[in-house]
Amino acid sequence: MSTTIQMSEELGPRSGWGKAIECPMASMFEILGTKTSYLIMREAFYGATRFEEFVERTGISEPVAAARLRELTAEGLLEKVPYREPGQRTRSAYELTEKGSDLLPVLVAMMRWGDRWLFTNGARVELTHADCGAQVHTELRCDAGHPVPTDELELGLNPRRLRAAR
Amino acid sequence: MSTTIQMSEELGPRSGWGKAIECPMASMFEILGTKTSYLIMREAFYGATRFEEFVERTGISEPVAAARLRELTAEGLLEKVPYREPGQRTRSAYELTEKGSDLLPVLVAMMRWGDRWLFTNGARVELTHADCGAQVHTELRCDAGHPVPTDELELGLNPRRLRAAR
DNA sequence: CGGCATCCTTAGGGATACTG
DNA sequence: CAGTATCCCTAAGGATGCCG
Repeated sequence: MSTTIQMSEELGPRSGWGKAIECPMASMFEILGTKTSYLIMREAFYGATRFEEFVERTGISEPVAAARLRELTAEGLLEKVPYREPGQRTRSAYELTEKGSDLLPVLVAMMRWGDRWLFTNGARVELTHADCGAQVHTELRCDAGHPVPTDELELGLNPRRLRAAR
Repeated sequence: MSTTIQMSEELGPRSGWGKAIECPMASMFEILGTKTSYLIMREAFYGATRFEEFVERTGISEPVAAARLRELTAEGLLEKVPYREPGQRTRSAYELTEKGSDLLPVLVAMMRWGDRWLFTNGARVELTHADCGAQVHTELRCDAGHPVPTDELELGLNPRRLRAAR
């Protein structure tokens, strides 16, 4: 079984790709490059919204939590929403935006990998499909709906894609 | 549309989950916690095997590349395979193991996210299904084969799962 | 409760020079 | 070519204390 991806012509080793083309993954690290930012996002998915929830549940220190929340908010992954419980003063909640929510496949893929390779028998968190109770995983599929095994995955470059009309 | 995951009873905010249970994601960061380790893995998927390929294509310095390759090899994501071209001396290649290959969904999910949210129009790397030419993405599915939208995803805890007979 | 300021320690990573 | 050794700088993160 082939483990590496098929590479199309224009993206060979000598195309200088590492420097010329920006990698979406590398760019993503400018936003989500630290462990703590992932932990914060994880808790956001688990339902944390209040500052202290993030701090307690991730175990990271307040200053760092504050910094991450500020950055993630600035990047548009979280949104600061003021709310007020009856009789209480106004508080702040951090809620996932669409951009933030869209990270779910990344986190799920990470969890599944950790589950599979790092916890062969111990305690684990389960992700299940509420409707049928089966385990949830991530799967590679093409936009035509086919499952895509590794050896049918091809890497190519699309330097000047036309912008969709709007 | 709900952005957070349904949480089952035993995993409420006050269950002390952050400390008591090890998160597969957090554990994964002990292995893949730095940007450079992802860059190395990315290049491994792109087909890099030689030390210098990794260095050139990721742009990271030799000492750091060496350290990452050593760590990733120790963790079993890469494998050091000696090879010899006819008439040449023996050299070392770093090849993806199954454990390493299995990270593909994580990387693809990251790329797609970066593509979608960080490069709305610029140059991009394409991942296509070789058989039909359509774009490839990651999808949440349950083991029964249903696509799983966010609001049907449920988080639960399985503290003492029986080990599969073997 | 929801943070920010300050200080300090450690980890990550680059540059350069050298070796089998 | 495939690294290693050394040195140094910066970024990440914890502890503590303060503030609206």
